[in-house]
Amino acid sequence: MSLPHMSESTEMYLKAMAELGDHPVAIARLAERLGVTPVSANEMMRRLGEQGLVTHTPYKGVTLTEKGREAAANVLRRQRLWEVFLFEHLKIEWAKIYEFACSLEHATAPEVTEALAAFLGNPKVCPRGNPIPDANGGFEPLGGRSLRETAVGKTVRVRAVNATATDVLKYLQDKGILPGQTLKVLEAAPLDGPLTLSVNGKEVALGLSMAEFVIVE
Amino acid sequence: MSLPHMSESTEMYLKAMAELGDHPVAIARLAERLGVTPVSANEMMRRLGEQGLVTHTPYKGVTLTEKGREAAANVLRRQRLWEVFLFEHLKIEWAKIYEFACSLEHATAPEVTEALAAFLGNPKVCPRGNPIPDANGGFEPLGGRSLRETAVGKTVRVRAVNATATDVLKYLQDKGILPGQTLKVLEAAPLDGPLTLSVNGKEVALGLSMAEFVIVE
DNA sequence: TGAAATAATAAGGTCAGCCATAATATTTTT
DNA sequence: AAAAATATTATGGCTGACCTTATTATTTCA
Ligand SMILES: [Mn+2]
Ligand SMILES: [Mn+2]
Ligand SMILES: [Mn+2]
Ligand SMILES: [Mn+2]
Repeated sequence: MSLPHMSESTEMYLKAMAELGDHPVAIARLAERLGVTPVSANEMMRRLGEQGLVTHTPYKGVTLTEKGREAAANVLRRQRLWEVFLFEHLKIEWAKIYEFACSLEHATAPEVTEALAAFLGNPKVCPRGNPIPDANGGFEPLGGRSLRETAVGKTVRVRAVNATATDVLKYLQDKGILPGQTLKVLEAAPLDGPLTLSVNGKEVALGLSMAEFVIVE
Repeated sequence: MSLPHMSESTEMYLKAMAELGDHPVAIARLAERLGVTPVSANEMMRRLGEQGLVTHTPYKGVTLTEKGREAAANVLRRQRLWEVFLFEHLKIEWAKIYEFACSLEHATAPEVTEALAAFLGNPKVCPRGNPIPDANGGFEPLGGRSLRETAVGKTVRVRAVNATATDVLKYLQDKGILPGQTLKVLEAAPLDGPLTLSVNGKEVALGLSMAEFVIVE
């Protein structure tokens, strides 16, 4: 057992696919998220296909195989355990934990992962509100809907924040849009314009692409 | 400030040089320690020379510049802080902490390093007995002599273990040769033969190359 | 001092993971 | 049904960090 160790690049592609939710992921979206040209992402998908980690249906998108899904879940497990450690124990700013954990995740042996999980008390969720897969890749998919699709006038509670870019996380942090926060959608501007929210008594403007990353219930 | 981020490979060469003690390091020894051919190590030394991290005097060896020394100290700082965390908090077996920390060290941002140091209570020494450089690269070089040079009949205390290979560390761990342990040199076989030690009332054979890694006082 | 050992250089390759540019193929829109 | 937009594939290149196989330089040892 124990795979011949995947490269950081491979792990990031798999994780990105898992983060981009259920299924067929357009290679262009992957490329965008990973900061790589579509041609490069295509090449990489060919390699991952040869390794049996993904299947690519041209013009439809790319899907994780079971093997790929397990590997991705394991990366997410490491990522989110480190997020817990960085936030709860090292007291690192919420907006930065994703980025720091994203480096550590690739440098973490299975034995360290499990010892870390035990040290942290086997948490089920990370500070961004996302579930932490168990050691076997088991996963309870996050319920809730995107704030983007929330009707004007509704009051909702933030369950998770799916953003990964530090500057986006920083903006959300500054505006108080964190897991557990209750907020109200005051207005949705036309033409895909921003939402206006009420958060902690303050009005906050939030573009739709950012709102998409905020999962509410 | 803040260097454009060094590759893992670069950091490992610098760290190996620092670990190989003070001065001109033979490129062949470096190559050996890093598991690389002498030709490859030579190439790498040329690159590091171009970056101002080392100076190479042909047929004499290679030396860290001040810039290289600082970078190396910083890698050692990260390495040894992680060793403390893995050993004291995650309860990972002593013989394995070097290897695991050796992965994490390259994935640790300065802000994480300092938060980790604070979390650990700014330890001055790692579980292998080596000093932890401070945030500015300050270093109190480890005193003591190698067990290899210890006269027969002497009783000494282990101050540090400089080995890095997991199997070597495992052997020393199994024989109880850990920092703080008191032991006596019973015999030194001729022709570079092994030492016979008394450790905790047991006789232990230790080859000279292993004995070299054991620093005593 | 000459031979043997060791170190350094030169030359040519490999491999992963990127890039750009250009040619096709497919889907979407008008 | 064309035209426009998007996706895919084909080529050719690049860089870092490795490797092997010479060749040359220096040091060490007999
Ligand atoms: Mn990552
Ligand atoms: Mn390392
Ligand atoms: Mn070449
Ligand atoms: Mn090619």
